[in-house]
Amino acid sequence: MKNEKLSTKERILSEALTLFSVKGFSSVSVAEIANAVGIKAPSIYKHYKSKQDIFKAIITDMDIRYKKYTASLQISGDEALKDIGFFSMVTEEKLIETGIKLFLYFLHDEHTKKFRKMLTIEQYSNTELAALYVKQYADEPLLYQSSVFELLIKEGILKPENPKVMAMHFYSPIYLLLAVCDENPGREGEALQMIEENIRQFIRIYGK
Amino acid sequence: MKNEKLSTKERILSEALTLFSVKGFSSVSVAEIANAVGIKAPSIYKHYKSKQDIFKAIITDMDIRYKKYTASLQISGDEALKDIGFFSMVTEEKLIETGIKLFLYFLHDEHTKKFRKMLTIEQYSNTELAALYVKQYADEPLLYQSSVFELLIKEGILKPENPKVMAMHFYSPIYLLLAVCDENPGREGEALQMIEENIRQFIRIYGK
DNA sequence: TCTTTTGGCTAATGATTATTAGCTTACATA
DNA sequence: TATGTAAGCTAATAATCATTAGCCAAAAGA
Repeated sequence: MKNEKLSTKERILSEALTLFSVKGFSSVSVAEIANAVGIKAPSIYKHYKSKQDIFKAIITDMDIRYKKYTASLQISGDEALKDIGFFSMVTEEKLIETGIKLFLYFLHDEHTKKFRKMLTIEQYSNTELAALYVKQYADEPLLYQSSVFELLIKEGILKPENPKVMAMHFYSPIYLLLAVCDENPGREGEALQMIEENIRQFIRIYGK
Repeated sequence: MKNEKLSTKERILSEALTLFSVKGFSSVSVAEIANAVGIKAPSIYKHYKSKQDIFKAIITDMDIRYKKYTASLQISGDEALKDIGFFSMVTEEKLIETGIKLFLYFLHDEHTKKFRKMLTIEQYSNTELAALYVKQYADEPLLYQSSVFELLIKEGILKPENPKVMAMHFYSPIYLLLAVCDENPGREGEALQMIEENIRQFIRIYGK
């Protein structure tokens, strides 16, 4: 149906992730994955040695994607820091754009979204995945935002309040609204408006 | 082992919830539940007509508990509103206590915690549960906090900013830190400190 | 062109599953 | 005391599951 260009091996991964992200690993049968790909169950084993193996491949794949994603942030971050124009870019509209882009990326990027849902389901039965979940959706975004705000405080653009708390005020509403919108696409507009108001208030409060 | 006073029927519910909250409904076998209770699988059917039936009973049970919980909030809320001493109670320390109590209730109350984890796992495969999740952990807490802040604004205790955004700044960090601590009990202290700092900053910012 | 590899298939296996049938025992009630 | 019911048990059933064996055709490589 979709992804005509992908190899069978890749399509297995893709369809498996789609199914795992809704029903969870153990509720999805190999036959179901095969059916979604358009082959029979035993053919799956020509590509992966077990169902677990498919799962591991998904994790590995997402690990690579995530490293690429954070690397791209790091680069544009570093460049931005060196860029003289950076601080002038920290306007209200730019900050709103940043927040909304982050939100929409997490919400609409097919792979990220499915992977996040799968992690959400599997986190309680797998210690490694629990750690990965907290790292990707709490610790790292907070750390990143925190370091940005710390810089803006040093530059006298924001008031000298605790940057970690500021990161909480900026990021945690986005995290919560993600959970709201995941299964309620109809509430996306409302969420976007909330994020915008949130950031305007953020600047009114913390801006100088 | 525990709950010596509960009937078998109640113990089935309790042990099933414990298992569902870790592995999810479909990954838990009836034999597993029976084993946790200390009986054999077929005996389960003397108390519930199917595995689904156990699940429904858990939902119904939690519905009742939740109604009791919100009713208790409503009463103490109304009383508080009428109470002349209420507004003088809105000190920094009292607000911190409120936030920390909310956090610790969600984090440590055995039933709430297990039910929340189960909802988290099952939300993507069950529309009803998805709605319940958003209602209990996003919409209603935000609505409640929002109405409290609205009142405090009218009374001139807080600055006239958007109370919905204020509720976001107050509640969403608690929601996020819950996800962090659920599978990392070691980080509870850090989270409590974060909540405290968050509320202190909240008051510094919004207080008059 | 010949041969090997790739990737599909059907059929089979053995484990696990939810659930039912039917037996037994203890207790509650008549 | 007699009897019915509640709640346990073992054994059985039928479905579903992951996985393996082994066959076949087409594509790739020699």
